[in-house]
Amino acid sequence: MVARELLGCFLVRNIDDKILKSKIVETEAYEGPDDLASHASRGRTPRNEVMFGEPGICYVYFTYGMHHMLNIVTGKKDYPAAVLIRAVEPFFAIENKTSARQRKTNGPAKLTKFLQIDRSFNKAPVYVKKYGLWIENGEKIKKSEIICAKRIGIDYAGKYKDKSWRFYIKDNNFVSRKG
DNA sequence: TGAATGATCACG
DNA sequence: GTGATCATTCAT
Repeated sequence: MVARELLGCFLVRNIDDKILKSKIVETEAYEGPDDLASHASRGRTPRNEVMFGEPGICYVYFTYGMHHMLNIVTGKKDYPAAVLIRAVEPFFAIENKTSARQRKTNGPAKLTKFLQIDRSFNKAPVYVKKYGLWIENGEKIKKSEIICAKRIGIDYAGKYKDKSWRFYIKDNNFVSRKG
């Protein structure tokens, strides 16, 4: 499953030629048209149509009136599946203290705010650097270091809410809180 | 536990 | 057009 493979990969953001490299430490999978937690479960709409397209494309959307979410499309064309990036560990210098540092990127909405990711990145391929946001191969995470858990914030999803499709790196200090 | 806050979607 | 809902966060 791609959600596991993304753990340890680097999410790289280029802001005015400043390279901000972060390691992905927590993800959630949204798998297929039947997954009630996925936006795609209620059919194809203008918002989620990118999930029905080619894999390797960003799906960025705005929710709760204040938060952006970053996903990577993983399913083949016409099969809607994506991975939500829930938390990353910064691999660049941050001016603040360590305690504040860990609070910058340990949640899906926090990391998009910190890395200045918004809907302008929707539909941008993550294997091309020209858009200022891409993914590089990173550390290989051992199976024993990957924790599976239930997904978060999807209580409306019926029997799918208890699927253990959330993955994070064991003992990493940057995974999101509610876990 | 609940407010903030606005895009999105299902109506018709 | 209207109204309900939401892959969250932070403060109470």
